[in-house]
Amino acid sequence: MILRTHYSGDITPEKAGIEVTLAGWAHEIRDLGGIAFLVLRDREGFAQITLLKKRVDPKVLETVRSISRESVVQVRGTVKAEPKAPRGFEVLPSDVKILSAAEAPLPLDPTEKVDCELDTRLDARFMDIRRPCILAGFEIESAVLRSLRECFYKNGITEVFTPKIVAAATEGGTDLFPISYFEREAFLNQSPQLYKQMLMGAGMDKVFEIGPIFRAEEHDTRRHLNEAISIDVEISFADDKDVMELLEGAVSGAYKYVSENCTRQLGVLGLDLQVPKVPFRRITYTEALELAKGRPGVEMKWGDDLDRETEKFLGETIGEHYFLTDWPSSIKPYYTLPYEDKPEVCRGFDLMHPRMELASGAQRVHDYKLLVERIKEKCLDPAGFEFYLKAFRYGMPSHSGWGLGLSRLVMTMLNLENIRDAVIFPRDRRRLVP
RNA sequence: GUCCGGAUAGUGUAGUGGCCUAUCAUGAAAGCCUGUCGAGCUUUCGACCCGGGUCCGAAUCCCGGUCCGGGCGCCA
Repeated sequence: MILRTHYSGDITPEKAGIEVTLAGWAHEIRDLGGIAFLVLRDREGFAQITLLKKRVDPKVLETVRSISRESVVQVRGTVKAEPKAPRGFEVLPSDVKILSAAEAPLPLDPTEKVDCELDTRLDARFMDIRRPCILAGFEIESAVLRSLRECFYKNGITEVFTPKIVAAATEGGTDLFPISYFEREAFLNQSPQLYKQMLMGAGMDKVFEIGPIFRAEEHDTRRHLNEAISIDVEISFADDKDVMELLEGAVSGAYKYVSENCTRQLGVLGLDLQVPKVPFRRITYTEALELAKGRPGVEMKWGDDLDRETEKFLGETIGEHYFLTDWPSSIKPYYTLPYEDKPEVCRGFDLMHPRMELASGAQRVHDYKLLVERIKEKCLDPAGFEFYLKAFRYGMPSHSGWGLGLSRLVMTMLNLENIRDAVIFPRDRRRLVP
């Protein structure tokens, strides 16, 4: 049996006279002597419970006076329209129960009268999320996921799961976390890339996966984590331009969905969300280098990966979402398809927000011989890729896809300073708990 | 990994060698108060990251450690 009849958000002054049962947390108790107020908080907001000493049952008043902040309480009472109350109503209680008393002192202050550092907040994340502005962010993240899934379903894309425990660090590059797998060593997967490509060979035609990826990199910045949620898509018989269109539609669609369906949460965050217009600007890698020449400082050579300074400069110059396309083949992974007439340039692209990279994708190499060649060029051993390469020998359609970082999408959408703010229980270089 | 900065009540802070028996806010405890909405007022409680050193004297200076923040690198 559900212990509440209404959320705070369900009550309005027009509901005056009805009996309600609310359940939530004791946000604040203000005892003025002859009158006392209990502010009850649930996920939708606040409701004021008013106790007039002369009119309320003395036992109820005594209970309320004994409530410690952040205890879980259940309140049964009658709604009364009251212009003096916040939101124009208050609840006159007939019964108040303490379901779970909170200890004091609290590890942080959910009423936000005192600031709190990120580290302290993450140590007591369960209490941090009781703060409406934090909760609102995660509710918006859920809405983003819902919007993305709907976009994928609408496009006839099948949701799949690929293994997170894998045999070997075959992709090269990124460091993987080794784990013990019975009598063998295994690794946590850094990306579903190889698996989604194999599913193209399987004839699944269009797949998406939303799941965790693990990277054992030492990176220690406000935009990197060692465990992240990746939104991966792979489409057969599509080229890089096709999947870029899908990507920009998915991203701007998520903004639109949030702006239309999360008005309360955006209000809590004080955000006026601007939906980015499609199509996003396309800039080739070579054009980006040209643009970056207009700034003082270190000059980039063609073939260098863009450094952080250049990335920031481009973001400031362009000022909105954009695609970086036509990268040098040498700095993109082996599965990225080079242009036939100009093999030093490839069909890889990055989706950029002015603050950082959000996604990267490409048209993939689907020709077995070329793929083996490319693997060798990257100084990797094709033998280690046999489970993957096998799928390319028995009929592999051309295909393209991308991977999008969920937390980076949410972080840039909500203008959060630190990616840790966009993850409920983040995993970084140092944090393994909670 | 590297460079720079930091660590003071539960939380957030002030304090650059003696005036620190350590500031302020929030909180907790007790009391007063009939319209609070960061309520107000009175009283009380609660802290210098760890180890070594310099000095008559260290929260403050030096060395080492641990932890934290920021920049960069790394990031298929």
